[in-house]
Amino acid sequence: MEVRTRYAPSPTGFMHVGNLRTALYEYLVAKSQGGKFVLRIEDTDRERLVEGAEEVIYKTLEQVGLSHDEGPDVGGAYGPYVQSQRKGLYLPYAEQLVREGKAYYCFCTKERLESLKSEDGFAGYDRHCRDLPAEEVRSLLDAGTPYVIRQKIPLTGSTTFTDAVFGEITIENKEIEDQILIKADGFPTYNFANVIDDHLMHITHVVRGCEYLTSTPKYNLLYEAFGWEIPTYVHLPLIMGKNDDGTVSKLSKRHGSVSFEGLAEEGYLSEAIVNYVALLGWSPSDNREVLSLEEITEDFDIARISKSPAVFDYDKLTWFNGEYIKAMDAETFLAHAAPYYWEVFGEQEKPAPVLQSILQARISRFKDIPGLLGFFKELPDYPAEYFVNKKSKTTLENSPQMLQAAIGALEGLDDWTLTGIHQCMMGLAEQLGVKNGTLLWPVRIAASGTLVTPGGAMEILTLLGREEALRRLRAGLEKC
RNA sequence: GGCCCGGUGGUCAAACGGUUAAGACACCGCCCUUUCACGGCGGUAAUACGAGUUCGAUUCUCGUCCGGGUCACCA
Repeated sequence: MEVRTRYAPSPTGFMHVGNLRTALYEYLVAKSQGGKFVLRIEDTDRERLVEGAEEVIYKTLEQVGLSHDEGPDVGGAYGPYVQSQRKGLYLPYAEQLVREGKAYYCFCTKERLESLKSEDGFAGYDRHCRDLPAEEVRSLLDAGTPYVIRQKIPLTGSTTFTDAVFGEITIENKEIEDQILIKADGFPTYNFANVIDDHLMHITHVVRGCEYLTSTPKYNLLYEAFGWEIPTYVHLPLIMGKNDDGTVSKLSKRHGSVSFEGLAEEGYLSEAIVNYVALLGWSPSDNREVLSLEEITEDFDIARISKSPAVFDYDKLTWFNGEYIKAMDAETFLAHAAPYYWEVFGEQEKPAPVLQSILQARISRFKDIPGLLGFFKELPDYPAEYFVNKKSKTTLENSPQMLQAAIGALEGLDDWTLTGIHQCMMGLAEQLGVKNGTLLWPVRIAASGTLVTPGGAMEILTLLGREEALRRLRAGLEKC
């Protein structure tokens, strides 16, 4: 039988990395077995509708490469794929259950429900309407009393199911509430719509976060009530965030950027995000870590999904990002970097190729570029001590000599290119009988006014251009 | 609090009864080098605890502890 999974997000306007990870694993479970991945929008909560949120979902899925085979935008044999457009579909199923005595009308007001809560806020519904006499139900209905439809959960016994990653799980039925199937507004609840839609859409594998683990019996009781086949459950370990006090909890806003959009804004590439997130809760069969979506798909196996929660580590994500940047070809790198170059060098200035050579191996996020290049725009005010460097054997005494010599040599240089400057400087060092560092350290300091720079003295001189470079060297000479 | 799940270095993780308990990130050191970075080499660091089962437990069972999740007319 063909494997079919579904990603069923609510249109909230952004994609939390937890949701992204779920979507990714849904995709992987399906695609690793040659199955279909479907997208279904769950918008039954009409009070929380967000404008344009659906588009965000399409855009994000496309950006990360999780293309769906069926969905609101691409169609499919089991549409519509938006729950609000399926509204009329659910009530008859609930009514069928009522007729069969597996569900019932409940007329309790929210106020009454509220009054049922114990001090600790944990007590649930008391099944007040479960056994209302048929005549009373009818007259209340006829009177137009607002109602919800609740599922009758067995009062005794237990429900057991097998999860593909967590194994066998048993829950006592008395722990389960008579859950609401249809809300007072006529819309189905998430749980109910989920079951109906998953069945109607022939979903074979339900992949979701393990916060649903304990509510799974409710789902199964529904499948059983309808006599439908229960799908394979694949519950995923949670993604956690580290709190300031060292504890961890479910990843949320207070842990930093936790939406795909937020991470992208922070300068993370979608390939890096996908790669990293895939490894949160799953590991490949070998030691590889930098993997494309295709490679992950090929190696993916439900059996290798982990049970324990994983802490989201921005450092490791950053490392992945750096790996992807280093692997870029010149053209792609330039396309990403250009906007940041312009921030420093002004609009439309054509970035010199040297820039790539000094930046690509050095940055892990493109947004770091302006910070690294800041000294090009304006020479910082730096202390004379910068000229002193033990390893390069530079002092306040020899630095002026080196600068003087460099200025002299550079003034007579016609070919102001990296190779030209390189030849000039290396020749000069040899001529002076000093190690390269002794000559180049003061030059780099004077040219940049910065202790740590991307690229060496010669790259910086090249980028600065003859006039500005010489101006800075002379200024440096006066400093020491 | 009830119920459910989990527990290998700081983090992600491999090892699914027998290994000197991998690897990666982070951190530290060395090398390379005109600084930093990249790259190369090396290092610090882990099976929560206690019982069992077994010739042998990271691995199986139980208890304790710790962590997390869940208990909505939200999804």
